[in-house]
Amino acid sequence: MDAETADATDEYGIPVVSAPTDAARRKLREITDAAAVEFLAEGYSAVSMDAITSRSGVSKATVYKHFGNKERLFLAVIGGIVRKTCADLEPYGSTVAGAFAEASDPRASLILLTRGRAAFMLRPGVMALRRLVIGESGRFPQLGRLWYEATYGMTDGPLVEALTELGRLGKLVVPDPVLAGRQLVAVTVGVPQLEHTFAPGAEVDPAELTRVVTSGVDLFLARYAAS
Amino acid sequence: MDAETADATDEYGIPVVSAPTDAARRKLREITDAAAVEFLAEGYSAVSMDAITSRSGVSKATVYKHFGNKERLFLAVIGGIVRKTCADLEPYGSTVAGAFAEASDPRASLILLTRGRAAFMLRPGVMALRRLVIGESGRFPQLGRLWYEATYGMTDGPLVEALTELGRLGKLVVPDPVLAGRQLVAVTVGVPQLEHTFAPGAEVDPAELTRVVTSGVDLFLARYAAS
DNA sequence: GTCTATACCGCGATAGAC
DNA sequence: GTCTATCGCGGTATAGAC
Repeated sequence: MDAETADATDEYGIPVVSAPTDAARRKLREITDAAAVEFLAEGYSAVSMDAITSRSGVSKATVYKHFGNKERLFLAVIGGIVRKTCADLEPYGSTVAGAFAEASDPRASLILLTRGRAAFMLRPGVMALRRLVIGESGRFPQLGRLWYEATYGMTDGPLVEALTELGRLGKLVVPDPVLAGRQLVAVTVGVPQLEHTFAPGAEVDPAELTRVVTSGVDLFLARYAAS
Repeated sequence: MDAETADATDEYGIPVVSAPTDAARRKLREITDAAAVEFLAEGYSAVSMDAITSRSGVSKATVYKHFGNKERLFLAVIGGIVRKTCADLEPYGSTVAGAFAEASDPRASLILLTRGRAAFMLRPGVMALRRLVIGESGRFPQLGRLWYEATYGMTDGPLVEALTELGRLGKLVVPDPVLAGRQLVAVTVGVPQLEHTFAPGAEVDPAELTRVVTSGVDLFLARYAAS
């Protein structure tokens, strides 16, 4: 059913023999891919190991050899996706935040930063992951902590540093940079996110998103911009 | 096992015979109470009908007589709680919002309004309900719509009217009252809510809540207060 | 390492006595 | 209306061949 038969050849007739490790890794990848689809769509409890095995084409015994039980499989797969998602979000944290501290136009930089962050967070896959983490945060508190740390906890990191730096440069007056960072995220990303949290599959209108984010940044600057 | 035996008497020796309807209603109430506890703690799929019957003390057949199947039971119970919760939230929408439009001190009124709303939304039971609705919004989209309409959709209602009215009175300058309402909620209620969404059981510090809400209202007024 | 086959249990839902 | 007892299925997890 896959290309791993003993007599497989390439276009020159040369036998194609993957290293055993490669085959195992491919199977493993197919398991995690199938599990991700199922868990993201149905949640933890509603997904059966049968559903994952039949989607992945791998036998149930193999899945258990690799992951031990359902909880470990769930944590490995979803935890991995959370880490990956957070890594993809990173550019909208440190990089841009660090850059805008030196930019001549803080307003434009803030809009660029939060607009990109919002568009990323509103992507259907990211929203589905977020819903899953929230729904399972009772059973898997680790995931809730990890998600919060890597997404909003960022406001305790580079963004706060950037706001503090802008304060030193005299462009902003920010008495509490941590709180200000949270407010900035809430009033830009948070506004459209709130609606989409309860409406799976809703479309994101780019123009409307720009409008909301711009208004949020202006709201932020009306309070914190230096006179 | 309950007080519904045929020879039950009160303190005068007079037989206590509840109307059949009352007994049925009590059983029904015990079913919904047990189901609520289980569903709120475990989610939809992880809860078995056996768990609900054993917690309620009512037999499984009776549960099925009343509710037909598990999905209907879930929707009836959780939908009822959502409606009840939204009704309890109502005072922080229309009543206070209507009052603060005429108040001499909009800032104090806004703080009172959003502070009460935040404290309500952060109550553990409300947060647990919110997590459940989010987690099951794929399977039960009705609940997601109902929750959003009754909580944040409120910003399209009395709050927006109040903001508009304050605009007419010359106390605020609000070009887009709907967006402004969402921003007000996001920058007050939304800030602490975001943290607690991913940390079930976390405590709410009243002083910190007041500080965050007050700062949020000031942020809001810095942009929208009439010069 | 991976498969087929299966053990064992708990699930949602129902039948029929009372 | 409510119970006890049970059906049939699908759940997680494992044993043993290859």
